[in-house]
Amino acid sequence: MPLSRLNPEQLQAAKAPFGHNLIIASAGTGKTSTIVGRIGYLLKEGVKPEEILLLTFTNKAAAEMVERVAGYFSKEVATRIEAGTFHAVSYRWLKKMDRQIILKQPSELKTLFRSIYDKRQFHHLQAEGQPFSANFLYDLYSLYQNATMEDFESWLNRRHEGQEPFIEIYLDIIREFEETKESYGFVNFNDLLILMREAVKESELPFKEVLIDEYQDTNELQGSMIDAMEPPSLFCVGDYDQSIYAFNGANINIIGSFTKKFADAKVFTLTKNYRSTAPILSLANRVIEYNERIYPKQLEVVRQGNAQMPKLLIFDNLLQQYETIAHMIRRSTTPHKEIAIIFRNNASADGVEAMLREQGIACKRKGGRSFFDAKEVKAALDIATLIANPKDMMAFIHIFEYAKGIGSATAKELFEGLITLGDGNMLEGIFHPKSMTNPFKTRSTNYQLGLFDHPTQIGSVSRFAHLGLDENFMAHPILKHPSLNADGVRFIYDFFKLAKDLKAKKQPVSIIRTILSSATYGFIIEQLARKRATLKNGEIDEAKKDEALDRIKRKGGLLVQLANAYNTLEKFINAMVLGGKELSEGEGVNLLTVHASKGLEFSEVYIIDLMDGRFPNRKLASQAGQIEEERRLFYVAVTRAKDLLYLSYAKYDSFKDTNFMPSQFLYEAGLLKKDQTFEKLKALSDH
DNA sequence: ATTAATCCAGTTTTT
DNA sequence: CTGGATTAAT
Repeated sequence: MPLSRLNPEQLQAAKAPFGHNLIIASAGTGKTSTIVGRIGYLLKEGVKPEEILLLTFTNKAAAEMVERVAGYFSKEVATRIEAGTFHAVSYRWLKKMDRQIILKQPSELKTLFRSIYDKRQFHHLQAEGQPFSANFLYDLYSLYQNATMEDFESWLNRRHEGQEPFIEIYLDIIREFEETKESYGFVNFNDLLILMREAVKESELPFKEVLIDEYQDTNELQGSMIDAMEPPSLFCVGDYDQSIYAFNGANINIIGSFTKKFADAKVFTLTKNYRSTAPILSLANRVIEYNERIYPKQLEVVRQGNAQMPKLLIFDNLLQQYETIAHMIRRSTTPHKEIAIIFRNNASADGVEAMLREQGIACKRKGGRSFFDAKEVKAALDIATLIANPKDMMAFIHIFEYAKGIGSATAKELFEGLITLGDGNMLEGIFHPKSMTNPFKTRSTNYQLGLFDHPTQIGSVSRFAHLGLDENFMAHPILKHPSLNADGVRFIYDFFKLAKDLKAKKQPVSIIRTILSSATYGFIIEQLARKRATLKNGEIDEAKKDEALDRIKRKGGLLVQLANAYNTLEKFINAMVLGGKELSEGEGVNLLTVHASKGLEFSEVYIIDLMDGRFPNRKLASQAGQIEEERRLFYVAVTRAKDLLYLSYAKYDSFKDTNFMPSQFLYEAGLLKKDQTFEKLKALSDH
């Protein structure tokens, strides 16, 4: 039974009566065990698994807890619990409610946003100052949606001075963006929560209790979604000192004002730290004490006995730092999967990884960046997306832009032509065009006579007769597009053939396999490989090209493996968007950002690049309240360590030719003696 | 108007 | 090294 393994504090929390319960669980106090215990308690009390909603910060965390529940009960029971991130759960429920939504990658929607932004004119307002760029405006609007319930205009005016002249245009861009998004059925991460918030008001949800993990990182949007659900019972677990998602709208006041919000609120505090040795904990506490306290912190060390003191490592050079740490890891007796290297920003990862590789040490990096951002992976997924959602114009454009002579404009026209021919369904437009006539409107700005030798040939398919392609295909009205060349026609031919092959397939694996072996995909990766093997002088290095192709093929293999785990294409594609970043590649030493390290623990931890400006991030630290968040980040990083902790920094980066001062946190931790440098740094962050 | 080629800046953190 | 912006070519 999960309850029997809890200490009295944890047990009391796990057996809390229904109502509004807040569990303050500092780092390493058995938060997960308590949640699992609570679920066990609920099940024992007769709550059905499907009446439990468990919201976590990552899907991996949800899966882990479900697995632990499965260990105590059964897999059958555990998997009936509704568990996942706010986003994943919202998506599942919206689908269950039969909502036609297509979740798109943020970068995709940014492109759409930019295209709408670019239609607007700003130059008549030149005297009024500089308007935000499309990218910045998108991010700002996204943050706004997460962070507050007030209207965008007042929020923006409060936060950014001098933007009033542009606000009307901004609002117009946003309006059109929202409309366009809706017309395509696209949603982004925020929309999932917003739609869910609306949906729960109308339908009865079965949940008797909602459990929320990492409650300190809940933002206003997520909070409002919970409010809208009005669950009969809440079980929120968090730690004020580990709130590190302010950039995403996380508001520590949500956890801070819990008792004010709910009159019947009960607060339980877990104080016994089982994870770290005394010196590690005391270091963490020394630093976090610099933040103003909301709750008193009274961590008790459970672990006794000899412990290694945390060590400060100082290097002259950045690379020397990475190299030495790689050395230390090679000589360490700790199993590599129990070792983590933690950094503030991803930029640190490449250098470390290279040095580890050099010494033959395998490492594991949270994937995504490298894998899902690769063009070859995107292309394969775009094709798959198009089969699942024939309405997805953006996917269509991305694929057809690979064809010679077809750019985004022509691709868009082709798509719209197919939509017309297929009565709203692109695939129908391919297979059963409803008419054989030219679907393209003649342009207002027609080509001037003379550009072509024979005006009668414009749109005449006869110019492609020499290709010797299938007669039926040549009759397809889409080929009447005036700006197509032979390469374009060939590409379309290959794509039609692929679409036909895919039509009969249902399993994601076989769909992906078919895509990977298609002529269309072959053409795309050939182009990518050639580009990657092109030297400065324009020549193509054949050996390099083969290597590139090899890497591409390997990624394809991985994609097949991933697809194997899903039985519908839609689920597969969605999982790639929603959870793609959570996949990690490789085995061995863990390379993590502080954010990614949240909730994990390791025997041996290296926190690197502890230089002023990088950690804390100086650009941010100058903003109000941000140095506190940076300090919480440091606290999170330190408390990942169980036995051994190394903190390191380098004085000089020879690539960028910059000198660094140590992070102020090293002074606060007592690892460096407070001197003028510290006073200077502190003054900087206190602005 | 559109596409293709070339140049240039930039890099926090995540669902 | 990428992605966006600018510029040259069709």
